[in-house]
Amino acid sequence: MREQRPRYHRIADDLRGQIERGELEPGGQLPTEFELVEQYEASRNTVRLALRRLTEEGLVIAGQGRGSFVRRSLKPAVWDWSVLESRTRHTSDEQGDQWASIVAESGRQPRQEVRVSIRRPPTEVAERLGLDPEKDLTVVRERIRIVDQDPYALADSYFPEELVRGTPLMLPEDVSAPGGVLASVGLVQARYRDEITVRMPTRAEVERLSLPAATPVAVHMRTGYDENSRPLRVMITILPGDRHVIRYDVSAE
Amino acid sequence: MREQRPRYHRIADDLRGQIERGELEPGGQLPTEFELVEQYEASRNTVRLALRRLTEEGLVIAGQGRGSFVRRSLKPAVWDWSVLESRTRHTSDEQGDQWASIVAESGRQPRQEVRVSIRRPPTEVAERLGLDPEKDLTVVRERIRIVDQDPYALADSYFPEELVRGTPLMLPEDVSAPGGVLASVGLVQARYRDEITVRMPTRAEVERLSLPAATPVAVHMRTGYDENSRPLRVMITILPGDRHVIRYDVSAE
DNA sequence: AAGTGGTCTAGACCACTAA
DNA sequence: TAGTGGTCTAGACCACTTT
Repeated sequence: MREQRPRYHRIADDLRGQIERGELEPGGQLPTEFELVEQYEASRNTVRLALRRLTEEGLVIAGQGRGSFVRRSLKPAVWDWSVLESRTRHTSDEQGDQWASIVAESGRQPRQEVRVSIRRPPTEVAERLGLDPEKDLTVVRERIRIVDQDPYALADSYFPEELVRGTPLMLPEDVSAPGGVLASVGLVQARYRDEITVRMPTRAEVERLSLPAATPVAVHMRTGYDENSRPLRVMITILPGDRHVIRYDVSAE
Repeated sequence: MREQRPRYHRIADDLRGQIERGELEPGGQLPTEFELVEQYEASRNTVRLALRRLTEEGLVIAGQGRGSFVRRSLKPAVWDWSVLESRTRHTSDEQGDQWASIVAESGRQPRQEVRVSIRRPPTEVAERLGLDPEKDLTVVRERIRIVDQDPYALADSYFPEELVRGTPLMLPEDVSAPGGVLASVGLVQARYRDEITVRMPTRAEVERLSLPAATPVAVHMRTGYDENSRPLRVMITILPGDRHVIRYDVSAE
């Protein structure tokens, strides 16, 4: 015997179908909650459960006082991570320039804010840098990448303090040296290891990136090594899923 | 003048704090809804809003009739995508073997189910294969990767039909040829392009992978080309965020 | 059988947006 | 000012798990 699905599931299914079939267009307004109450002969709370379900799927976005709308997908920024810093056009602060040019191509204004501090590393960073999280220090460059006033990604770099002590890296300026930040202090990255994970954003990330509901993030963690496999840096980039594609080109040679 | 946060936000903040400080341990049970109603002097719906908020953040998981629990993070499977198929240990069906050995190392039973069909490609696949989505056909190998009865990932491969017509690729068996599936039909992949995006799973994916609430997925799309940059295959892997790490090793040489 | 979370109702007032 | 979604209450019954 098959009992029926809950009423708010059926309402959500019905609306989802309308969205997927294009009867409700991206950016278009859904019926108001009051109208849905009448259409489906359900209580307002039940209707709200259905709408919440769609919101969690990332299909709908609601605004107090405005209404509920079919979420439109942003044209994502494609970010190519397969290039080694030492081989790029030699103008950038770790991908910063690549990112800036991608953004500029679409006629928008890229910008980034940098904050530098000296801190004990979080455990996942300490592990990768081979440091003692209790005793060793790291220089942290926290950046927020902004497009036309809108925050787009967070990028935090961690350097072992002893490697960069007294260098320009410790200044809160936007360092743009030929060959990247590390080259500017005489360090050469020969190898990277990238680790990508996916999760829901923390409250802090939701606020700093002003993320809409149900927007997951990719966490891109890049550990850079010199030619002797000594770790030089960990860079952690938080990329909201609704506006980014991570790309790698891998070739046989 | 600063008005106060909604009550269910404050309840959620309080519980989140307890989780983050370890006062509520991973896997441990939260107070029941009835107890929370008494503790915070709020209605049950308000308490449920707070719990839902934590559930959406992936911190809490609830089971009907059982209670609510602090979600424990799974030890994720690390999946290295930087190796070219032609250079792997020559035993595998596109990473299948690598995946199987990762899983087997932790003492678990990997398995995969394969289904083969011939279909018109979805537009994103057609684009990458240089096909006409209205006229051309693709051979589709849909696989579901399973660990100890639990589904772990979905991996669908699309091949231009004319390239693989009449080959073993069209049989619904688990093809394990030296050098991979494509080599078995005389095709050599010289280059890959990987594109990784992040989104919430569709309803269908939630069911096929039996995903807990608030689990985002990574979509890993690999397009393989031969030495003349002719596209040979698109493989789309759906990786639930709570059980996977995507890794790339990139070196200067 | 008891206890848990899941569904649903009917209503109230508030905060925000747009006309 | 009217209309929208956001918060909150108080209560009911159901479905599932555990004992």
